[in-house]
Amino acid sequence: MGNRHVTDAELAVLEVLWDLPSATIRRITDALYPEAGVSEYATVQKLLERLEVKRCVRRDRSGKAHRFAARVDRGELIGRRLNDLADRLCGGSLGSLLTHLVQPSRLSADDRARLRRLLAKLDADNHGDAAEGEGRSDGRRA
Amino acid sequence: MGNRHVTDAELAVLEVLWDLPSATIRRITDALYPEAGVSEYATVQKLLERLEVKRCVRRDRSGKAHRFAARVDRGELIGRRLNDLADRLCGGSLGSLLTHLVQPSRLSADDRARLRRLLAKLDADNHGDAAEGEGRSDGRRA
DNA sequence: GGGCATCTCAGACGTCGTGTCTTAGGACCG
DNA sequence: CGGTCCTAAGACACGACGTCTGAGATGCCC
Repeated sequence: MGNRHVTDAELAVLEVLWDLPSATIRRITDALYPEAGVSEYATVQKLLERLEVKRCVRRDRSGKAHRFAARVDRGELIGRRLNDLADRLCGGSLGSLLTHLVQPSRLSADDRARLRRLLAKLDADNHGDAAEGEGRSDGRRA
Repeated sequence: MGNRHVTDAELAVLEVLWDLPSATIRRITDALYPEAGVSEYATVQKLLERLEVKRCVRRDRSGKAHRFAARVDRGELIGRRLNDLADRLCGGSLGSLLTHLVQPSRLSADDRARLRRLLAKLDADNHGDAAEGEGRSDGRRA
């Protein structure tokens, strides 16, 4: 529960955070709205509040102005969405997703080459066994 | 434009349609709600109406009871979502999506094997060159 | 101290998407 | 005629999203 979808506006905030080790609301607001007023500030504040609930940012309350830092990187976000997609449309199988993604006219030769390289490295790393590598990052519960 | 997101309830309707060449509202409603009343019927009706707007079903108005047929298959739906995802999170690059999808602990050895086979076939079909291999099976534009 | 700026916190909106449901009206069939 | 089945139009509640306002605490500077 609570693992809800990250919104466009929230994503914009995250993008800023991905470029900074940590930042105050003001900093983020300035980055997002060059002509920021009181309301924009509050908007970013609310966005950060919701992102915190969604476990996407960490809030440091020690100073007067709280400092925020991203708690998920782009890759993890993508992973969540991909899982969601697989759950809804592919019976939960990431593999089936791949099947649909890897199709003529969808991937360039470059993409295919990249994919092949990725795959090779993957197999090299833990070659041979097929065990589910569960248990790290991403603690999704049913 | 107007190519909006397909909803969970709408997806359920589509799933039924994917098993049938075409069907009436009643047929779909019966499949979806075993104990269907008037309101469920109307719900399915509304869902189909919205699916038609989204160009996901075709409606045949010739008979008294309209007949509906799926206009997109599961693969195409997945493709749309994948493109969406890539647009929002990967600057539009499907390839980058792959990069994040193909990761340890995300794909089983089986998945990897399947992927490799897929890739091989793809390269075999139009091997060597890097041009966009348009023209078969799936007429997706853009 | 008084005034000002800055921050947090709580919550109110308005809007839109979604799923559900009601009602009115037309066609058909016994 | 009286049911039964269909379409069409739209009302409705609910929740998510983005925005914005106001109150209250705290620090800083003259």
